[in-house]
Amino acid sequence: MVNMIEVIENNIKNAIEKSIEKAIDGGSIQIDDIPEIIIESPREKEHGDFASNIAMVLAKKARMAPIKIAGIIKESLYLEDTYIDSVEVANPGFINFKLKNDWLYDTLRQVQDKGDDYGKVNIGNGEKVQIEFISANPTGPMHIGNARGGAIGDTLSEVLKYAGYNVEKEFYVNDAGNQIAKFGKSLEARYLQLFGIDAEVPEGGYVGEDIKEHAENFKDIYGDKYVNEDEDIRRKALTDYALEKNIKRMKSDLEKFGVHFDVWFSEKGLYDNGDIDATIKYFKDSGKTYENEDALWFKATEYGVSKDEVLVRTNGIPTYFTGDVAYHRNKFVVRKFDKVIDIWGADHYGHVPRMKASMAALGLNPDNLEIIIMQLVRLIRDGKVTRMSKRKGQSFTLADLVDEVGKDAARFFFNMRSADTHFEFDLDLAVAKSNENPVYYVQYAHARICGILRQLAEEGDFIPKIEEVDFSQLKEESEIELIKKLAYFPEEISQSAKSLDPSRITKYVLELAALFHTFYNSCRVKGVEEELKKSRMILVDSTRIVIKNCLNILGISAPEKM
RNA sequence: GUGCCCGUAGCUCAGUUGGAUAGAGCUUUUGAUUCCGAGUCAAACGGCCGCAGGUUCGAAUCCUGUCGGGCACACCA
Repeated sequence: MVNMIEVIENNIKNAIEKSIEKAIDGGSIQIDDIPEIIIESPREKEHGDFASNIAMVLAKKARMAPIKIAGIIKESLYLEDTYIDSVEVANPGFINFKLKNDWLYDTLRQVQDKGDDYGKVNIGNGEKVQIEFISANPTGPMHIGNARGGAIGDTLSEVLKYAGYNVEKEFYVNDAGNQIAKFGKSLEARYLQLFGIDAEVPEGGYVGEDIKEHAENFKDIYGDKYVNEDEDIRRKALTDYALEKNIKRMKSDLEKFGVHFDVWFSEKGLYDNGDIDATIKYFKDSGKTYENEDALWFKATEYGVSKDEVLVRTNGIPTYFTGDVAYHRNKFVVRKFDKVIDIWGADHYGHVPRMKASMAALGLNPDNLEIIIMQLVRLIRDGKVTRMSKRKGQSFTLADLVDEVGKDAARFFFNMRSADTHFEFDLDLAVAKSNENPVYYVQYAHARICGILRQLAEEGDFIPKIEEVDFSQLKEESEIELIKKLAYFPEEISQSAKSLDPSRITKYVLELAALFHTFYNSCRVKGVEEELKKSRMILVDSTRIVIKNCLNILGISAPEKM
């Protein structure tokens, strides 16, 4: 649970703050209060390891030239017992800090000491977080958009666990409501058609091949038993049968994709256990509703939403919105999650403000509901955009994707870009040129390290004990840059968790792998002087650990041989 | 019409939440292995950060406007 970067930044912040206080007391700087001190790591190496712009920020308030303020701060900086080696002032007023290499050597000690746990930070404090994603309709197979949601959701969950949250992953099964009714009617039509009965799939129903298959399989089991049954009974039998099959299929497809849910939550269950009625009653009792044309409306406009929302239709059936409000009430009120994260496709964007409004109406803090809107995936095949329509049954499914490009490549790909970017998945590229996929670049780095260590072990050279290593041997630029990157891993987890953006980890591990390859080409591990070899073995092994931790978070295998 | 996302090298995208000379990968060109895994590395080429204003010491980043692409605005989910 140590974040070296955070420790150093706080050290520098404190030193600067004390220095400024001293300057204020001494009258050399005249300001009322000290603003937040920001420490950054400069792009240019000549600018040191860390830098602060505080002098420029203070310039106006203090009515002094920034360069002069920087000089004053530098003069009374207290640097004992820190990693700071030297301080320089640069135009127009930056204060640049150069560190002793000890901070890097201590980083290696930490990586070795923590192993699988290196990178873990505690910003979550064990807070109970629920993350809900995919939640695809169980009326057909999952499509490629669901795959993106799955990869992002699953990886974000792991990031949050690393960041100290108590995470529960959930899939909301829409097994009730209008779509299911249409699903049942579509199945019924296909079933009756098998007996030569002139039945039509309803307007807006499901016309995919999978519906026909369900009907045929159903017929194989039950024959004509349901042909002359009451239609409600017939539809229910067909729906129950097909839903079970579909959900089973989704679970096994997700298993192959490496996504595992802690809870599969049934929408129907909300009707059965009274949560829906309780929610409607709560809204009614608290005066948040009115009736219009026999429908029950929620006064969403009182919460800043542009229009009111229907809770119960004229036909007496609650809307999807009502179900979702009851569902979220269940998350917060019944199951007591501190924080809830939903990952939705951009086509659900319009749903966000009314959900937030309903949380407020329930007396809950809308800020505890975080909604990640994921831009839709466009599928490119033969250089053309292919449209996906689940109802027409012609979509490229999640299962197809895993079969064609593999779990590792698919998960890596989806996590290369943040959720809010439009994403084009070029199948031809991913399939035909899968060897060029960056996932191999990272996995290769891992396998390469394992290869080196394997060979050394065969020659009797094992990873040395930390106490026996003289880290000051490590001073080549490629070594320093690599260790620096390792030092940033916990900070990367922290940033990734705070911004709810798992793609940072993918970008990080790519850069880490690149730095390793650079190191490999300029420095040797085998065949160099003993002390240097020992310290490089630690460096290489530490790199292996961090790459592996990243790949674990991403849900991607870390092969020892390729 | 209203709201949201995107616009950065020929292509795909980063850009540490306002910092110093805007970076990778692919493509093209050139080079590197008697030695730990060449699925690798090094270098070169490549830019009006969509456009126009504004905010300030400082803008790809924030604000306003504008153009282009995508998505959403149901008694659907």
